[in-house]
Amino acid sequence: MEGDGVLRIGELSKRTGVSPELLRAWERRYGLLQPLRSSGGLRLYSPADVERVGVMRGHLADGLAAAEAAALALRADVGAAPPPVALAPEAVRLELADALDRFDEPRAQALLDRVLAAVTVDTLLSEIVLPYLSELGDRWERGEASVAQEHFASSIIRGRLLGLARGWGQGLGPTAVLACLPGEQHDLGLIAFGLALRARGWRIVYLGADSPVETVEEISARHEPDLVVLSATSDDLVAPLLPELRALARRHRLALAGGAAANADLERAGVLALPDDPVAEADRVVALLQDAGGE
Amino acid sequence: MEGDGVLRIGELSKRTGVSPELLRAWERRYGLLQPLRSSGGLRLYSPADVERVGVMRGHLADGLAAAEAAALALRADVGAAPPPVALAPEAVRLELADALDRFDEPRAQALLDRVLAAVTVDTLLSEIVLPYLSELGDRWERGEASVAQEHFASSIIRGRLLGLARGWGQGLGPTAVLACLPGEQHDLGLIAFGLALRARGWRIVYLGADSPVETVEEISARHEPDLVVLSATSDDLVAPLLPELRALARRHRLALAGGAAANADLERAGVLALPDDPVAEADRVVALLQDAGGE
Amino acid sequence: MEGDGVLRIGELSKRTGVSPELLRAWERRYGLLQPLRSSGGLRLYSPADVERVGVMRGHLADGLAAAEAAALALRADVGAAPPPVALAPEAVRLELADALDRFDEPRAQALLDRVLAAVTVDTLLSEIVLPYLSELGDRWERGEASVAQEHFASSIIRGRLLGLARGWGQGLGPTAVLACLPGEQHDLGLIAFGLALRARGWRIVYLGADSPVETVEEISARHEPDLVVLSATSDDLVAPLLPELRALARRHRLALAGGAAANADLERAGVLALPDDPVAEADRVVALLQDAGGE
DNA sequence: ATAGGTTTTGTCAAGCTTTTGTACAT
DNA sequence: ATGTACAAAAGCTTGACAAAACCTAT
Repeated sequence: MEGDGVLRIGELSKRTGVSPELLRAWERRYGLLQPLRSSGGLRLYSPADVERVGVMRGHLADGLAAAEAAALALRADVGAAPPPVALAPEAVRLELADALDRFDEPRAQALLDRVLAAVTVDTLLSEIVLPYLSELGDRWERGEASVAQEHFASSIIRGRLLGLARGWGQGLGPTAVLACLPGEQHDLGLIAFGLALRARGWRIVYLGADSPVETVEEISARHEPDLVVLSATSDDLVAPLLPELRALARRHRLALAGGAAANADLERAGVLALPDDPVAEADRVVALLQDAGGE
Repeated sequence: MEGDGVLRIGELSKRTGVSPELLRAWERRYGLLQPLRSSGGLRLYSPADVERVGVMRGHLADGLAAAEAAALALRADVGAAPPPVALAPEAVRLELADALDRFDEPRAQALLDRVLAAVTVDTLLSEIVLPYLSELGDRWERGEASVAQEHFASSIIRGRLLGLARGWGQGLGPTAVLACLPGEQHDLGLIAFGLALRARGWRIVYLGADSPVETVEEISARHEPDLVVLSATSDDLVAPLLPELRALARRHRLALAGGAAANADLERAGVLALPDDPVAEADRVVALLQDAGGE
Repeated sequence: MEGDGVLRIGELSKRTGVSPELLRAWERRYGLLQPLRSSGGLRLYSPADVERVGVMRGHLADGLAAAEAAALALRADVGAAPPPVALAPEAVRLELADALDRFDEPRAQALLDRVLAAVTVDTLLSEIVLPYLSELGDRWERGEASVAQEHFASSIIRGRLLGLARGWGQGLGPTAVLACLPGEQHDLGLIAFGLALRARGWRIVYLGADSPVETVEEISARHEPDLVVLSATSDDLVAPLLPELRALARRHRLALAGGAAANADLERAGVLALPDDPVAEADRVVALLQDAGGE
């Protein structure tokens, strides 16, 4: 036979019924074929290439356009084994962003349903929701997202996360009390942190946005939690409360999350700073308190 | 399951053999049918309505006068779906109050689960959740409930109601945009109102607490809702926004809910006041906009 | 997202018999399709879209107007039935049964999504999934359900429950090792039991159907669980293993769940019997081991 | 039942862009 | 062999229109 089946373009053309020009166009435009080259630069095709051109022609006959037909022909042998069932996080994030940008709640919800069926809460948070939120924040700062979009998106995501949170107060694990400082309305990060802790077996008592320190005090007194977490985006909310917070820190293991987490005064008073990604911080907290021993 | 409004009057006519004019007359005269309306004002009937018209025709064929026939047809399905309420609402309310007062999330959640299994959303709202919230407000004013309790309870109830709200943006009925005025953080009543409207076939676009008027404007421009509902507990939040709100009222049918609903200035500008219980007000809105027809 | 985007509008038109203009109008007016776009902006449709257009055309042929037909076609796969009238467990159970009987996975999944948004895992299990399963078993015994239906239904429910189970090995709470005895293929009850324990803060190590006792022994030796739960529907599976099970019971706190739970021999050896509803038994286990103290 | 006005929906057109097979010059 | 060009086919968006189906009110 033809050696081990090395074809030049004319022969490939004859066997497949596709003109050489077109074969080159398909190569250039869709990367359909990636022939070896002879020393003189001639294209050298393998029998697999004949096959692939055949698949391409089949899809064309089915009515598909060239670009799509080529994409499928390529996928046919690359992905033969691993059908990419896994949803690529970036793709999901983009689609989520698109749906929310257009104020299309049903689509956003359907998307989240699909994702949740495939993925842990941790992954949902750290790969999709949290990156999306920080991206949205950036776009908002650059003036590319409107207040309306930001508002709409967070209200839907809040609803969704609270749905996942149902029953997080139940169980036997260590307990955390979670609250936003007075004046702080951004609770999404805190909810995410609660969910991450919950996934690690903790019990959550959640007070929500804009919680008076007195409230936190009262609830903590009753629950004797293993950790009290307060969240604030700006140090301005923390400063006027320093005395109360120090007092609280004397009675309970206290942590500060969000943008204002790194507060030297409080760290000196033994308050744990949780400035980063809620999921990562949840891991850190679990590790720390595990070492510290229970009770 | 079956509750959707899906047939227009022509199709209902074809399926029942009753002329559209007559169907409208029966609706006007005897209230035989109470179809949803499309945003343009078209009547939308459910499969149950086909059934009911059939019953009516049966009675007519038996020689009954139209008025009696209609009365019987109406009675027939009122009795058909008698959801037996096993749980005494007050008892549930008390138990809910007790669980939440003690910061016992698991018990509260379990209780709500049990209630939901036995009762419609309407009943849950008007017999349990709303009375509980107003009672809690009263106790709080009298100093008998702490901020902590109020905070904890609303955060759990919010999560629960938002869970029920899932999918409320989808469907066919008229659309309502719901938002709290800037500065307003109490969103529970508004969510309840949204759920009540939803149970009446409406589609909800929910913006949540503390929404800039600009946001409401933008979203309303996109969705062209049949009604925009703003919520505020205090008139102080309304006063500074009067010009914007008047402008909004010129472009959309506008309503004001919550404690600040009765604002003479705005009522003069054609803004609907919804000061009362969300479920009752939802009924009123449905009735009003039905009469008003579209636009 | 939508599987693959593969068809351009002309081809979709040919396959569905709907003109491209009309397809675009349906997209614009009702959001019926949400095709991907090529980099140049061409619409790319998936095979699922062909299906959806078919559903739409079916509704049109039934006499529905386009807006309503589209809404129904959308609802078919997005799910979220429109008015959340009530979540009466029997109603949900019936609808679930109906969807599964017809092998309509999307509807079943959508229904489960909706219920999960409104209700705790505990309630989902004890009010819906478990009753449904036992009902299915009965019907099967009476020859009213086919093997195919039984198979289809349990595979979907298993998938769903395992989805909820994701991450259940994580955490700090007491640990349970769960396994079906050799020969036992019914694992749904055991999974439900695991979920119920998980909701109570336990950590789960799940071995699944048809697990050799030796495997259980080995894993238990490694994890030192607070409880080992074996499941079997028939006593015939238990009898030949009595010696091994007694040995296992000497090394670990052991329980037997499922139809074969009440085995006098084993109870004498200190094996806990868990014959009932998984959720109730989970409660019992938690109460028992709590009293028993740590260790 | 009729009259007069509105909504809904399929279709079409104009003006412009993308895609793709083929052709030509280097 | 490569790179560029080109023109036909297929798409895209916007806007408009008219027939059919509905609405209210008299």
